[in-house]
Amino acid sequence: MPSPVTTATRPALRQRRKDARPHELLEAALALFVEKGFAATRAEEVAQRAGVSKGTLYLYYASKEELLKAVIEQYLSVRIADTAEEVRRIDGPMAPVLRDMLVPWWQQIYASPVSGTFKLIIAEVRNFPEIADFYVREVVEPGHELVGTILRRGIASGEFRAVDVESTVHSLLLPMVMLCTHKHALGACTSHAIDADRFIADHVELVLAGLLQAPGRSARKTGP
Amino acid sequence: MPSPVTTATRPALRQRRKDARPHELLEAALALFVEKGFAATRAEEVAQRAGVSKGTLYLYYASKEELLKAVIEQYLSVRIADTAEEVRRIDGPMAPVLRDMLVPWWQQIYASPVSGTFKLIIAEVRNFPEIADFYVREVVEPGHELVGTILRRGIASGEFRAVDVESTVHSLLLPMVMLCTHKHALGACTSHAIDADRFIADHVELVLAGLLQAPGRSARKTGP
DNA sequence: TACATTACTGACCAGTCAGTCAGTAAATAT
DNA sequence: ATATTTACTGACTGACTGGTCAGTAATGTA
Repeated sequence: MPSPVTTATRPALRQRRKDARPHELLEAALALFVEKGFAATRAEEVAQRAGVSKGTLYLYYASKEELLKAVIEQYLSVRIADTAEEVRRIDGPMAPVLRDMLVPWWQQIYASPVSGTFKLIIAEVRNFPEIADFYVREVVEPGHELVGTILRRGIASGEFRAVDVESTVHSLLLPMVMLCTHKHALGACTSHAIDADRFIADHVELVLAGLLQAPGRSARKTGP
Repeated sequence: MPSPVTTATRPALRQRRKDARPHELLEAALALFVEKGFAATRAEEVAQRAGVSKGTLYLYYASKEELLKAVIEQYLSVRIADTAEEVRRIDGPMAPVLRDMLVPWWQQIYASPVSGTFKLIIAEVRNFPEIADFYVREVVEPGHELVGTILRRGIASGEFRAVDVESTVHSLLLPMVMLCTHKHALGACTSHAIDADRFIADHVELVLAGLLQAPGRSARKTGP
């Protein structure tokens, strides 16, 4: 990706960059909505951060609410599409799948701006019910289905104990979502940071330790 | 002392109930701030829900922001004080402590309005840094200290494996916080609800399965 | 160069809301 | 009863902001 906004290099010059505007506006909107909340973010701030005037913002998005929806769709739809692909290729024992796919996936999400969408959705779903539908259909259900399938296959093959799948899906995913949320909430205020990469790996390992059958326990992947 | 006539029974009557106002205002404010967000909640709504006029609200709280701070202090300080008491009486093996104390504690929190404070803090800390300090000092640190101590004692006695304490504290607490947050976010929008009581118990059990030493097996260390 | 097109601007408007305060009425004192 | 105190009210205001649109300037075309 090229450097985001060219206002730094040619600040006072008025430019026509129709193609770049939507992306820049969404990026600015995500950052500000996550930082200040939707209601507390002024439309003009978003425009300014994207290097355009308020009028231009409304040229691309019909209202502030449409902008919010566009932000969420953009940042989540892209990510979901990418992941749905990888999922189908899963095969073999399930523990390495969790360790080698789930862990880096969440580490990547955490590091990227996408991690902010969770806080945004948490804060705003109740004000925008259509977003709830979209989010459940596009994110929650595919995500649960994916992890649930992994767990069910592990249980069926005898690799995992016969735990409650629904609860265990939550045990795996809720901390990840909370971690991302934390990054943009308390984590942005205090110096006392969580070592996210380590926690993600440790947490999956801990859950695996609780999942794996005691007798035929598979070794960790960290080399022979 | 005025007779305890509720607004429900005699709604149109103007009453003087100085003692009851603060509590009623905080209760109304918590509900609305959690539901709609701080910025999107009008001061008059809070007053109306508490059964008073806007002027009365400002008689008790100097500003909307002061009201927010009062809500958080009220609902968290009370809870923290109660818990700090119980903590000191812990003794014996640690697994029953997690099972019999942590589980019902979170089940109670989840069921009560206090569960809403997490969403509120997540959404608003970045706009009100003083709240971050307060929350870290009064809630995050005592909570971590408590669970961390439990884990360290379990590890020291050989009851638990030598896991990374910091990560495991997060593994235990983040899902609980996320669960409470979810209740007031997506959970309030979709019919697809989480069985919270069951999940809380199952999750602690799953973590315990990962923590407890299997008889005749040496402890595995996680981390570098 | 002159003309046409359109991405972009920012002053403006209409609506909203936090916070105020002069006034009202419930309780209390005399 | 009457006076005094004070909890309470709600119309009002000043400031702010979502959204508009007439105008401006960059680009394309001949």
